[in-house]
Amino acid sequence: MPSLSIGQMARQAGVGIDTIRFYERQGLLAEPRRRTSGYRDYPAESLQRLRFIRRAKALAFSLREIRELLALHGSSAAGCAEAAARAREKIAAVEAKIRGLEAVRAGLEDLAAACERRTTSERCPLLEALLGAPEHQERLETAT
Amino acid sequence: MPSLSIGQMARQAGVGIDTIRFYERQGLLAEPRRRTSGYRDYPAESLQRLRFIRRAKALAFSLREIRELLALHGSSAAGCAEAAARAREKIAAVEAKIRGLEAVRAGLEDLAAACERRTTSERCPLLEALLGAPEHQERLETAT
DNA sequence: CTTGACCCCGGACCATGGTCCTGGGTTTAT
DNA sequence: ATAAACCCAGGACCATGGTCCGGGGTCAAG
Repeated sequence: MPSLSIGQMARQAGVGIDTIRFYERQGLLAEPRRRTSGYRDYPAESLQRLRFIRRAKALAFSLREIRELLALHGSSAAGCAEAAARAREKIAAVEAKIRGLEAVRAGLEDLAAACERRTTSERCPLLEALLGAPEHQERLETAT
Repeated sequence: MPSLSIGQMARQAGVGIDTIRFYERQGLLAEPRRRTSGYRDYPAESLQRLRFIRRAKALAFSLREIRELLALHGSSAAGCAEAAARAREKIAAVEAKIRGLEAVRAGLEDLAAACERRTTSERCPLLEALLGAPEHQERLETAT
């Protein structure tokens, strides 16, 4: 089992050294054993764990959630069902976020279109809507 | 034109008093005139502006962007085209974010489904994928 | 005329996810 | 043996968007 310095960990996981120490402080990575010099000395396992963190982050898990996911990893048996449940929750949260953004997109689309359609004399529909002119209010209702 | 105290502004816009002062510090709301007591004294206009800020925030504009949008509001003529352009940019950004989240959703969906399908002896696919087992890697590729 | 609600300012603090800096000691390659 | 590259700890700092606190002054009702 080859051991790794913090710098090797960092390079192999594509993160900064400071990030690794940050994760350690946050309880995402266990404190590794030290060489006599005080240098951190990581087992290959830790690299897996670090990559786990990065991948989970790519899947929009927060560090807090990743910490929970990692805790699950110990209890393998029931762990999988638990992990799947977390994933399902996360899916629901992501879907809610998507729906919110779609409402935003529709609201903006509507306003941009109105702006592009307007006659020269008319006031700017986007700005009017934001300012609260009643005749443009309904464009925002859907997005809020 | 009735004037408003900061508390009335806050109540009528549904924000906290501190938030209004924060917006003032951030240059989103002009410094209002003061009563002899030093109390802020807002024209009704300011309430419109405050609501503008809130609505724009609901449309996923950052405070920085809202500041720019408000600056546009002075120059009405070219302002509308500018505002529409900003809205278009914002739409593109929002769409990109939606696409990213959809990839995330697909990745999680795939993993959760694999977890729910697994036989008792098999290891947890979600955890395996995050830990980097090669046979599960492809599930994550799409999401990253 | 007092009490409670309101307001002032300046600065501290929150969460999130890091990044950078300083002033040292260590390792490694030449 | 010496220079480059690496590592240490601790703390400051970044952006975002606020929120809270303390020690005051002010305003309105009873």
